[in-house]
Amino acid sequence: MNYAEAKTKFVSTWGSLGSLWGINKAMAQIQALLFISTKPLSMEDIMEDLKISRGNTSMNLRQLMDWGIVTKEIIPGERKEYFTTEKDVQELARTIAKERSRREIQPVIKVLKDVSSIKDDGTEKTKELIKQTKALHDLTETADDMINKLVSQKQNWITKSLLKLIK
Amino acid sequence: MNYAEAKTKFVSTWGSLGSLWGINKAMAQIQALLFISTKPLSMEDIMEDLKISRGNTSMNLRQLMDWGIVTKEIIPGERKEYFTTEKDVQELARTIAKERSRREIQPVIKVLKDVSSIKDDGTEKTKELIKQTKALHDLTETADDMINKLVSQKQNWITKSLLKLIK
DNA sequence: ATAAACTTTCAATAGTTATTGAAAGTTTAA
DNA sequence: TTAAACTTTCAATAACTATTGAAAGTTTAT
Repeated sequence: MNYAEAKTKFVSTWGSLGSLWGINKAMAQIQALLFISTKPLSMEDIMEDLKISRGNTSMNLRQLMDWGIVTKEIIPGERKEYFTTEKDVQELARTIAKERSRREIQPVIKVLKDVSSIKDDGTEKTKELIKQTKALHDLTETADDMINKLVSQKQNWITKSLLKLIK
Repeated sequence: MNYAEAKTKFVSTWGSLGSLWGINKAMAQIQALLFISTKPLSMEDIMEDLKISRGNTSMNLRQLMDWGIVTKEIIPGERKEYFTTEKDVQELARTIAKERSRREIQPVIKVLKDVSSIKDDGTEKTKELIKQTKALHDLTETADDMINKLVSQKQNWITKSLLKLIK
């Protein structure tokens, strides 16, 4: 496998993986491309490399900026805008975890809390609804907490030692 | 909020959340319905409650069984098949985590490993590709490991004490 | 103030994924 | 063995999501 093959494989795999971390294909591919690029890329560069339209590129870059994963780079003397992504995987993971928590997990936790707080009318089905949604609420909250705590560690040593501890 | 409202809210929220854990809406809704039901439900019951077709119900129940989340229940004297889901949230989380790891994360780890193992030809861009995909490989592997280890704990105490430890 | 260089927007359309429903298949009871 | 009760399959289609491309908008240099 040479450079070009490896690059294509990485970009397309990361792209189709997008769904796993909740973003679309083009968005994930743009991020992947920037992630392995040695220098900031322009919209033109991205369009050409991924063979996607200008509009698509523009919209997805915007979304990546909303997520806080990609930033505009102004290169002196250049008219075009250039883009870079966060290069540190730890920081990247932290940003993604925080955003997903905020956008998706928190709202669900709220619904679970509301549903599990309905008045117990004494019927079996109500008791079951309360019991099960409460269990789900606790689990979701704990998992969300753990992910955020782990991912927020500036250093990696604690994560590694925890991993050993629970092996 | 009364029982019926709470139930609907839970089922539809859990349904739209499906994407978060990688399954489709109908599948997630069926699972949610079974999760709060006090007794096994027939295909008929599910179709009526969720207002979805027979075919859809059949296919999604099958998928839930493939995931190992839902099981057929045979009720003596009854001709119909009945279904139940795993009621213990810990066990549910364990099953889902294992399946997602196997179906989605493992293949990505493999690609990252392959890509980061290409021959270093000394160019800057090759060095960057290797460096970045290696970092991503390590992160993904560590995260996958941690999730599996945490979620495999039969008891919950260790998870809770870990959470305290890293707060 | 003008126009070239560039970016954004958004209606149209392509592409993908989910859902239906009816025919085919299976199981059970008599 | 027959037929009723039930489940599965799958081609057709509906619903949803992503992408295009050209017009509108913005910025910069002169």
